[in-house]
Amino acid sequence: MQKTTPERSYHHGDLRRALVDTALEVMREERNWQFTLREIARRAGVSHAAPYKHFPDKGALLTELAMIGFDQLRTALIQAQSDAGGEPREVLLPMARAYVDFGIANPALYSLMFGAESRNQCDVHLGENAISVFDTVVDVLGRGQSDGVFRRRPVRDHATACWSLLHGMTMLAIDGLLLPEKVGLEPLKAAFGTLMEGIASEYEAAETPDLR
Amino acid sequence: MQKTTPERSYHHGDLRRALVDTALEVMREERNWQFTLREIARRAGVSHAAPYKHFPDKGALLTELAMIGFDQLRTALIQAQSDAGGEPREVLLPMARAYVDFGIANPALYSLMFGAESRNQCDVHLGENAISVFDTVVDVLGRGQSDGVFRRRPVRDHATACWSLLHGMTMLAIDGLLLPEKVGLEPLKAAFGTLMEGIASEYEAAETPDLR
DNA sequence: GAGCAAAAGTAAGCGCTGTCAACATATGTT
DNA sequence: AACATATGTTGACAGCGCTTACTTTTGCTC
Repeated sequence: MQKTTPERSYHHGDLRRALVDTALEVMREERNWQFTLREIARRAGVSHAAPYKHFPDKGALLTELAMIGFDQLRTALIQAQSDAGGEPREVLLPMARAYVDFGIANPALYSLMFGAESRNQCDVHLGENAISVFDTVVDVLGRGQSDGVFRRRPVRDHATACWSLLHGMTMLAIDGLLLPEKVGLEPLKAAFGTLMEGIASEYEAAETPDLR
Repeated sequence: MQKTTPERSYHHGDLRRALVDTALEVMREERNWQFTLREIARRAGVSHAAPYKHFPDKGALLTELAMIGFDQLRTALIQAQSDAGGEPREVLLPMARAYVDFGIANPALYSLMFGAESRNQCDVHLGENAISVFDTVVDVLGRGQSDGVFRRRPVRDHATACWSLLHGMTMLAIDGLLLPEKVGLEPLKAAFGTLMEGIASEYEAAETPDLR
């Protein structure tokens, strides 16, 4: 979609939203790009100082981007959960896939959301959003234990294992360290299979459904 | 140790090593610090252009730091393996702990070693070092399968799960997202326990030895 | 419609960064 | 001693984050 117009009045009209949208677009499309506020302003067609009328500093814009990222991740997880039905054992892999796929599709945004380096210049409350992902996993695992389909081990132990593995896999994928010749073509399915053998009660080694 | 001397001749004598040592020190001791070459030069007591006589650019110094980090991580893993004896089942948790402890003790260095953002400005061969960690895990798991103490599943599936979980846990710890009230005081032991139930054959739920 | 305040732009500046070029100083070799 | 090389320094450039002062537009009140 072509957004550039030959002329723009002195007042942009909706610069705040334009800065956010432009930033999301650049973060998604330009890999290996070092985020700079001046570049965002340039692409939005305003001077380098204009953003400071809408955001106190660079960190405030980054915080907004991260919050949007958490919203999108939450939506993806809920959608995966809803698509897979209510059975905890059937829901974990689709949710795991939604999580990793989100990170792979939005590498810069994902790193912004979970990385302390970027969170140093953001609102500290982002940590709460990051940790709410953990709570989502605890939820599903807890229901699985109630149903008797997951092993009776402290649910947070299972959840810690789940989140660590998913976060690690996402970061490794983003950083280009999951080479097919080393980890195969379906590393998430493979690794998650190993983990599920440690989580599920009397777990069958049968192929789990691939909802890709 | 006080390194500052009141006077230094025009020729430093060993500036390359001083820059590397200074950078490692700053990365380890100053959390939340944004790495700048000028700051390293200042602390080494030379002008901002002096490093360019020893490193073509900033990325070259970062590459050297990452290589040192991989050497240190490799040493820590070998040490843990050697301390725990040769039995694969007894060696995984100590190695896992050595891995995560290394990351927690060297957060900036660890992020440099494994993060693509920093590796963009480094030598691309760093990826080989990163992936050699995976090979280490494959080794131990392979021996465990030969011994019959690990489940007969493609060893790289187990290794992918192991590395992902360890990398994820290290990154989450570095980024301050492993809150004790959420994951307990021993998240590695807990999460690794869950994973080991999916890896080990007829895994006992008994406490694994804590070599801390 | 006039007058005013506020919002939201711009231009310019400051201090920091990475990197380069030219020059200065020390070292090693013949 | 002369020369080449290594290794420092100084100064400059372009870009960054952020601030200040100014300009333009908008919204509100009378």
